[in-house]
Amino acid sequence: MPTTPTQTTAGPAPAGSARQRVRAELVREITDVARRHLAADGAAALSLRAVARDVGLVSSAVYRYFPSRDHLLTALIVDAYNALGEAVETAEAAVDRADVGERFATVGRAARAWARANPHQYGLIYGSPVPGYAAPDDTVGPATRVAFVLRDILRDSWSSGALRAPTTMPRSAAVWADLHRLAADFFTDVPEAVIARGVLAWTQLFGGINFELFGHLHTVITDYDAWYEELLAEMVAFVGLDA
Amino acid sequence: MPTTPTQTTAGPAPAGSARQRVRAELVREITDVARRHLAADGAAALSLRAVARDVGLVSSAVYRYFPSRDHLLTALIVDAYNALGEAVETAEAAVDRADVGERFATVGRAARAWARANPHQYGLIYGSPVPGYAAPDDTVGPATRVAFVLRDILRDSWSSGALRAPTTMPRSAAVWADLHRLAADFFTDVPEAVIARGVLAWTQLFGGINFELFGHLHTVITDYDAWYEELLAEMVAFVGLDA
DNA sequence: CGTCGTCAAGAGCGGTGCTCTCGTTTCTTG
DNA sequence: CAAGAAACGAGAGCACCGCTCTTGACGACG
Repeated sequence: MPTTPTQTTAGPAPAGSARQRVRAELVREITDVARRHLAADGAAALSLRAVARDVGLVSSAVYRYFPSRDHLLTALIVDAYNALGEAVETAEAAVDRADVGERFATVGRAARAWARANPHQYGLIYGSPVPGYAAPDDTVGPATRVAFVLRDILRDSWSSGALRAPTTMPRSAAVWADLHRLAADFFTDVPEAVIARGVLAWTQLFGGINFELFGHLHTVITDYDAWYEELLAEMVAFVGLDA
Repeated sequence: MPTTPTQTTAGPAPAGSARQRVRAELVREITDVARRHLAADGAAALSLRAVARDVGLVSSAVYRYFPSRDHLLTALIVDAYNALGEAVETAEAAVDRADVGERFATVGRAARAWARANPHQYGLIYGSPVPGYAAPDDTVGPATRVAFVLRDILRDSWSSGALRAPTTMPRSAAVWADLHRLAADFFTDVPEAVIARGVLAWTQLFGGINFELFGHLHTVITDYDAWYEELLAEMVAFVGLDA
């Protein structure tokens, strides 16, 4: 197939002609308005026509910048991943490097705080995939930012000796193989058992946010703040980061 | 307000006049077709008009049975909760009562198997709430079935002495108060620390399913079956049910 | 027998995603 | 510098959506 005439995200030249600058500006404005609509009414109610009206365009004109509603939604997904990633990264960076347990807990706190402040954007990335899903490649990079912060904490704490190795070991060869590949590709010298518990703690961090935000703890927990602190303390101990 | 003329789920009389029987039958047929559409195309693509066409009705006739598309969707949510609950209950009931660890793991396995077999229905209940959510009261009963199975396992294993009490304790008075209320209302004599770990394991069971089904483990885990077994083994030990 | 409630159907409203055409503006290239 | 190419915004239009209202037929019940 020929090169698509309508570029989705950025023009071919970095910041070239005047036309490309105004184009990039309009793409940004459309995404901004769409992000506001998403935050206000949720992904299901996001209407390309309504966004176009707010921008001051007719609906068909938006198709010069986003080939479909799903592409616009994908841009918002990338947007949300980056916003969450940045919130987590800046929060974690402010913590004493040596206090690895606090660094880990801070990641969870920042993720939960962002999720509560932006529930619709959070639901877009950690809820059910909206249409027929099939996440494009653009999303994988931003999607991994939080996981990479957690990885760095585990790596730092292992190399500094601040991490207690768990007593349990991977129970099957298949799991061990996956963890071994992760150890080789992303971790350095971190034991497979530590990585296993790290992945479990990672899913628990977001599983807890999901359960709270989606109402599954409704009749169970009343003080969500205190409960999430409990969850964090348990997970810090679970991965072996408690002092 | 007066009693709504169009009943949503069932007629006022149990199985009364002929008219009410054919009405209940039609309600069932509409939900059946809607469930098939949901399973095939997802909740976002569920169209009341398309369902009506498949049933052999005109779209406006469906409004005699469901006052809005959201009410039809709510019926499907209750449906999904009951299907998942029944799958979990029957699977758990087939396990030796004394083998509490296996009973716990079986709950997780059955939930995951059902979720993988019915991803759209699972996403409907454990993904992001679809429209403006506000889950009606009809849903709370079916929604608690899985949690109650887990509760029974914890209660049985504690009373039989098969459960190791965790060494950690709730870290704040607020959490302790919530757990104490749960202990009084739903558990009997089970320590608060055990309940805390039970709730954490519960969210981990579904958090793991969410991460797998929604693609967050894409570049992390390749053998999902083996990984979930690892998760189950860790959680069984975490709540103190390992032999 | 007549009345009244229930029912399916149809027309219609405003909204949606998306496509195509048309006239204009801007950039590029000879 | 001028001609052609590319990009652009606007508009009309298609098929579909949820939902409302009205109409006429049917059956139960006094």
